[in-house]
Amino acid sequence: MIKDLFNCDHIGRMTGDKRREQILRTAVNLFSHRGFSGTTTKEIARASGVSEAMVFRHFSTKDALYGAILESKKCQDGLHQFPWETNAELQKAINDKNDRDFFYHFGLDALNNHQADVGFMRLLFYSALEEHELAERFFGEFVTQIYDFLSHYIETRQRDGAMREINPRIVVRSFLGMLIHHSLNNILWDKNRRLLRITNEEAASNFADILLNGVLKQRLR
Amino acid sequence: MIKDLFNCDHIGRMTGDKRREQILRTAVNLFSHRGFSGTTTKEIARASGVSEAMVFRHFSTKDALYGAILESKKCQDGLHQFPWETNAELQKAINDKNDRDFFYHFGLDALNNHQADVGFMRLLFYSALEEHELAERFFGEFVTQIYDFLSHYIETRQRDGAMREINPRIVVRSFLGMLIHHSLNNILWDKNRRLLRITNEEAASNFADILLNGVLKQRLR
DNA sequence: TTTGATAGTAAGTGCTTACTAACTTAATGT
DNA sequence: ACATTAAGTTAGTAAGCACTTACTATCAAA
Repeated sequence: MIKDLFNCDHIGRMTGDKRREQILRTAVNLFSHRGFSGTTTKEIARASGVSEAMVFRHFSTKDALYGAILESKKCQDGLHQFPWETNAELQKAINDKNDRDFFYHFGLDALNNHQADVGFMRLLFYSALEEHELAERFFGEFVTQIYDFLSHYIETRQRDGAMREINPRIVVRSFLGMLIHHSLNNILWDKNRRLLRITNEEAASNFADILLNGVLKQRLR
Repeated sequence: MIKDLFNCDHIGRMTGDKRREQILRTAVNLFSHRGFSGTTTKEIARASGVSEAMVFRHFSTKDALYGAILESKKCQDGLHQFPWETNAELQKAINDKNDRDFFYHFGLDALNNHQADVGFMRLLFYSALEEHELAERFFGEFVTQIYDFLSHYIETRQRDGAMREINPRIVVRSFLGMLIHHSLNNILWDKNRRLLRITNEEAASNFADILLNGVLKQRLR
């Protein structure tokens, strides 16, 4: 069949599902760079190589297309796959109660994920500003569980006598702050790494170290 | 004069300058909530209590209005007033080489400023996503100097033998990460403080403490 | 080879957008 | 009192927007 030779994306006709997927990918890319209201359906159509009418055959409204992005993301690379469910090194660190490894691997996992899906990160940020439900759902479902998990780990280590008494959620906020702010710098503000150019491994290692040990040579008091 | 009795904002006629300022304020508010392309000139006019034509009498284009916001911000509450130039407690901490006070007052100053101008913060994030020059200029002029200043302080304290050897810029990124991410949470993702509800004083104090001492009871190695 | 379904398009629809021209109203100095 | 200036409006314009209608091209099974 001729179709088998030309089933790459840019050839004339596609199956419905393939085209739908392609429009979705194109839309993520455009929305993530120009925002929802900054992107026109005409642009999405053009970039997808079809007429505007085809976009509306697959997605009833522009809003529906925006919503479909979330759903597809949920299925494919899993917003709901938490690092402690998949990352073997992190699991080992938990069992060993190795705090350094725990925060290092948690951090590295997060930084790598941010880097791997810059488009989605931007989209999430846009939708947070626009107060779209996409952001609210993500933070309500995903971030809450991250906080709970990390807080629980810290509480455990406090009961073990390994960590000092301090509101675990403030510790979580500090560490996530380092990670997310670092990614945000790389994605948004300092794309060419003028302020700081380090690998994710270096970053995760240093952040874990600072969180656990601080920067002073000798403790205060 | 009657004008003196009614020089409040919502009365019929204004001087050119006053009206200009008012439109500017209104625009900041709208742009910061809906973004540039999400805000219409009609909305800005309506919210300012004038006709659309008046908006275009004061600002030749919508883009020019957006640009004028930056300029006005620069003058009034000074993007270029750095905390170490104005904050007496911070200056004292620098002279005393009191690290705790230094990071505490720097952090508190930042958090208070973020809280005081949520609209501008949102605008800055929007323009970063939209890759508008507003963001580029802010980060190029302001953030760079923040990094330089904090890095220099840390280097000094390392030479004093008070802080351990670690890339000062990573320390800066860590601390600014805590601060900015905390503000971002309060402004964007967790407005009703479900994840964490603390005062700016508590936050600054804990962040400074974690940065300097870490969370472990005893140092590793 | 026909047929029914589906991928695709061209050319609109009515409405909204940024922006303008031509005019009116109010304050002010002489 | 009156001319001048500046603040304000009304009623547009052309282009762009999300979305639709009415049509054609392609494919695969009967």
